[in-house]
Amino acid sequence: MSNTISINIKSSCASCGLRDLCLPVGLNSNEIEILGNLVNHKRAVKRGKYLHRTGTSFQSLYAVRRGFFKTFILEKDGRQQVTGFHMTGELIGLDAISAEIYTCDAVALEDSEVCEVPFSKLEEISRVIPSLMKHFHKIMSGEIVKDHEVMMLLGSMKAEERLITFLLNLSGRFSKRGYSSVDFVLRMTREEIGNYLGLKLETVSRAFSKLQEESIISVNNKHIHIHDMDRLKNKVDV
Amino acid sequence: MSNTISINIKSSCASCGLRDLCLPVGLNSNEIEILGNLVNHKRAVKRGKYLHRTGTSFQSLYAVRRGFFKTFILEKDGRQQVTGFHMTGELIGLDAISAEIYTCDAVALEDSEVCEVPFSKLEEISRVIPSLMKHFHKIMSGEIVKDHEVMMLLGSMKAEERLITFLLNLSGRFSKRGYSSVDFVLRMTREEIGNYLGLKLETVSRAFSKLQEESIISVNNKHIHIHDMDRLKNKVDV
DNA sequence: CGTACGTTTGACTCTGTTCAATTGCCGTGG
DNA sequence: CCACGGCAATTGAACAGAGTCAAACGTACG
Repeated sequence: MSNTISINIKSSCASCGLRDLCLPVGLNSNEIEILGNLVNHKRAVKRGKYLHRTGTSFQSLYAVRRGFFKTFILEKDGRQQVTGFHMTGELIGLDAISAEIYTCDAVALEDSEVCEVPFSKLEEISRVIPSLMKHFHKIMSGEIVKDHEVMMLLGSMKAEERLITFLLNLSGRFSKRGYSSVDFVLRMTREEIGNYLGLKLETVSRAFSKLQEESIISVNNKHIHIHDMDRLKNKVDV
Repeated sequence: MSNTISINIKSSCASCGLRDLCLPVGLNSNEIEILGNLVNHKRAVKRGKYLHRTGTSFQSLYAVRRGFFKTFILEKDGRQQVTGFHMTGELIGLDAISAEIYTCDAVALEDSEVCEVPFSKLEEISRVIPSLMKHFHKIMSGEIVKDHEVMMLLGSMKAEERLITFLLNLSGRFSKRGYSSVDFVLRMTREEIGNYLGLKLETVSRAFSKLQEESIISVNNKHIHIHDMDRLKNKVDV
């Protein structure tokens, strides 16, 4: 048994590589054990499939274990707005707590896997694990802060600034997960980027081309390479 | 703070008219009593004064008891983005939980009064009052949903639609508080509206004038009267 | 009661959209 | 393996909506 690779059945969180990004942040090993017992159901979501849809009854949050998601809301007239892109360790479904119904659609942009977190149980155990409650509140609050940043982006930035801000945001999140901050593959289309940024896909494409012209980045379809991070940042004075 | 006036009344929440809008929603009288003992510090904020500023250390949430606030964030280059307008019964400061620092400035747009809610104490008692915890989570989640709606507005609506959506939103909130839904006074300037909606003040003014042309509303400076709610709603197909 | 600020309106400019044509890429099936 | 079809991305040209600049007016606040 000693040199056997153990397959995590019991406490999935304890052995998960995303421990430092996800819900267990700040918990001791005993507490992680308790949380792990609650989060014991995984679910695979193929590229293009829905994790959940608007209007369905809310039971669980989902933590992205592997893959990439987008969430979006719909107007009556069919217009849609991408509200976020979600990568490993991030929680999906926080919007649904309020009315106990999902308020957006969540779609996998590549073959993905999520951990299901039954929300009422999470609330229960967070009563006895204060640090879990605290961390959960911070996650929700962080979501609000993130949304305010998007409001700033949509409300007062020009096309190029929006795209750069978006790239820098992705870059930072990849880096935090151990991937390159200057070399990555976009999982979403130009249209999805544009929708998120309040721009048309052609405008996104033109902005990419311009940054490439200036040799700040190279764009090969979905593959992005950032050559000059400083100049990129200077353009949005970060 | 020097311009703070604190008053101590036993269980302020129990006797507060905002009981059904604010934190105490869904609590029994005993629980309201406990909450009221925690929320015993009121603070007056004169028009134009700051309730809190970006970067200062977070201790408390604030519930608006009387008056009207705006919150906004600042870019390095001085650009600002209004992130919300807040009326009676609404909580200010949810953004600050995440980094334990306020991420925005909050300014009173008229002489106002807030109830201070020490956050760590709120977390403590919410451990023993599950319905308080549940309601607090719903408030935070509702904030996220609201922000997503603003993202939709900023990302895919035209100037007139944005303004109408804004008016309908205010109208509904006034109505919920027992005020007229068709006749109200704006507390903010055209510039503040524009900033919130991602428009210039001139564009806001023109959109108001156009709606008045069409006899859908009348605008007398800050005083708005909605003559034809149906036509107003039809323009954004709600 | 006067002044400073907020608002309205007009004329012009510019950024991003729309429409359209073309190219590039990738998976499927012959 | 290559050819095909369909989707995604790029690029150009014309257009429209909102921004900018400027002037005049109204009001409410001290």
